[in-house]
Amino acid sequence: MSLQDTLSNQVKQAVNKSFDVTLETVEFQATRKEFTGDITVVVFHMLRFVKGNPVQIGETIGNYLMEHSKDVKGFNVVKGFLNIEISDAYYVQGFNTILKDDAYGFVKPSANEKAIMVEYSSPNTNKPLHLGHVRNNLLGYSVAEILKASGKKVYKTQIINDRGIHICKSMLAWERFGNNETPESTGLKGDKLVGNYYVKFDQAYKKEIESLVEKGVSMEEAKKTAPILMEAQKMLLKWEAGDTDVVALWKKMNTWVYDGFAETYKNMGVDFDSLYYESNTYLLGKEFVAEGLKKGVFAKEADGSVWCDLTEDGLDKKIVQRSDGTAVYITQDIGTAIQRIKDFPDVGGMVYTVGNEQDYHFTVLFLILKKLGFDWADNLYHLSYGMVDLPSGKMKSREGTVVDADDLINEMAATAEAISEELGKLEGYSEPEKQELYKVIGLGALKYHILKVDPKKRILFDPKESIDFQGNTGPFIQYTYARIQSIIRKADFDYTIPLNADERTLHPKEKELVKQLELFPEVVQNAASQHSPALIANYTYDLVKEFNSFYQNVSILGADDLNDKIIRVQLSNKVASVVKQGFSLLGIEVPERM
RNA sequence: GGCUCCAUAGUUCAAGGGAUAGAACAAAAGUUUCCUAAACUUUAGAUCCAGGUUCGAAUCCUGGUGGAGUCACCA
Repeated sequence: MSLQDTLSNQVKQAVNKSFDVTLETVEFQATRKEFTGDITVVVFHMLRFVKGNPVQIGETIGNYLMEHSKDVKGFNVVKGFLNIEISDAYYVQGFNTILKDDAYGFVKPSANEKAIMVEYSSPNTNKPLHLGHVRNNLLGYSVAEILKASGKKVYKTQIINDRGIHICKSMLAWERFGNNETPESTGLKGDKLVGNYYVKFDQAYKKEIESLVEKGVSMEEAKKTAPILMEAQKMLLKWEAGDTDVVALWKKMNTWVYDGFAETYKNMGVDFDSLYYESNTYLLGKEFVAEGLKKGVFAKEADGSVWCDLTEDGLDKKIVQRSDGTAVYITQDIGTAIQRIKDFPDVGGMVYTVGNEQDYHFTVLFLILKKLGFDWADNLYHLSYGMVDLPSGKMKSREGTVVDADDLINEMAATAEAISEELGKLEGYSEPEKQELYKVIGLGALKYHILKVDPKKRILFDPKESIDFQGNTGPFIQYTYARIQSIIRKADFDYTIPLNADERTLHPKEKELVKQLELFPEVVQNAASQHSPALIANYTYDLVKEFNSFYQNVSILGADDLNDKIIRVQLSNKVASVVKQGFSLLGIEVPERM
């Protein structure tokens, strides 16, 4: 039982005995630094139930706690705040418990609880991953890890949009301008190669529109009737009809793209437990459109199109199948969701990591699934995040203003290298070791920078200036971790001996550290319930700041007393291990030296 | 125009309805015989506006202002 729970019960008892009132909850907060005390009970909060002067109520409770709780050493009341001082023995004992727990803060999944499926990335197969995908991937991966740490079984997945006109555009351009280029013949990553043809298609398309307009065709008409576009549409029809050549080319080019993506994912450090392809699930979606029609969830219009009327729920009517019988975007999403539950019967809920421009789409999707009668439809969550904009404005792939994911990762490593060289760090390391470290540091900077921000908020990303290595950044935290490892390497005494709680009073800085460490499990749970890696990031930073202050103010290895040395090394070590665990939830590695 | 999201120091981010709104970067000043100075310490600086609810509001409600997104038989 945590201190807070214990105190909570005792405060309730105090109120019950003294005022004959039964409290349901007691409100706690950390005591502000300018007051003495370790934990604070907000008396204001109980004024609704307990009549009287808040200060007197506080005094009464305080006195009761002094008598009845061995952990309470003292108290003071300021306005409606009851500040409680906790005994040193409690801290030492509490810390000894934390120390023994190797997976501190992490909860083992319970067998009977339903699993959660987390979807993220979900790229189109016609162009490489860019900065927007980076935020998506980092968020999705991190939320999956956080959910795992909070005790859930988690499956990571993605839906690959491998079907549609956009792929045909790249295919057509490759056939026409490709000269049989392959990733092997050009040395290009497969996704880059295919992306180049997407651009080439667009250039040719624009040229054709121009010449049509010159001939007097209206712009609108020209956009629709440009020969190259019509040919791409013809190709899509052939694909849907299963034309052998088209399907073979489609498979070949998709394979290139997947190879390229795999490399980028590996570099980013994200992975998936299962993959879904749109080309496999859209048909199932259509089956359930038929099912919904039977149930009366959907209705067919005269032209054959199928709609879901959501006006009673305050939304619009939504089309779920075209008049020609083909699937739309949402049809496929319905199918994919159902397919996933079929494949993984232990899944009881899903998290969709998709940008906030699709907020409306997901409210509609979730509502439709609920109307179709699936019990798991109540446990769907759209992990919606803001766009990543550049100082120059929005990223547009056709205008060449995208920040490529691979380039970005490489640049980060290069920046890390430049800064490390300048500071003269890492002397005596082999070149491969250095390169590996630069990558870890560069990625740490990038990931932390993106994840520390509330997902809902839009990020303005300046590739040149956005990445710092000082202050509230990944490298700063990595650096602290590395420094602690250095302390441990130099400790030439047995620091694993647990100290006797009654024999030691704590230095204020030590106490602060223990307090900060004790918060970690709660932070993990909050981050999981709010789907927010930012909570973990900011907590880790606070912990590291607390440590740095401690490091600067007390001597660790140079302390006179052996007991002091032992507990201080233990504290440092635990800080490092919590940092490591916290960062593992963000997908960031921590180096032993830097 | 309807709906959704956002608005906090010069800048980038914090703040479960609670005390004097916290950090970092940038600016100014200081700290290395000692465990990694990518550090630490100090100074200066902010809740878009107007109402309301509350003992108490950056936070909740209403109305503005500014920005973004969305309102396709696109995905």
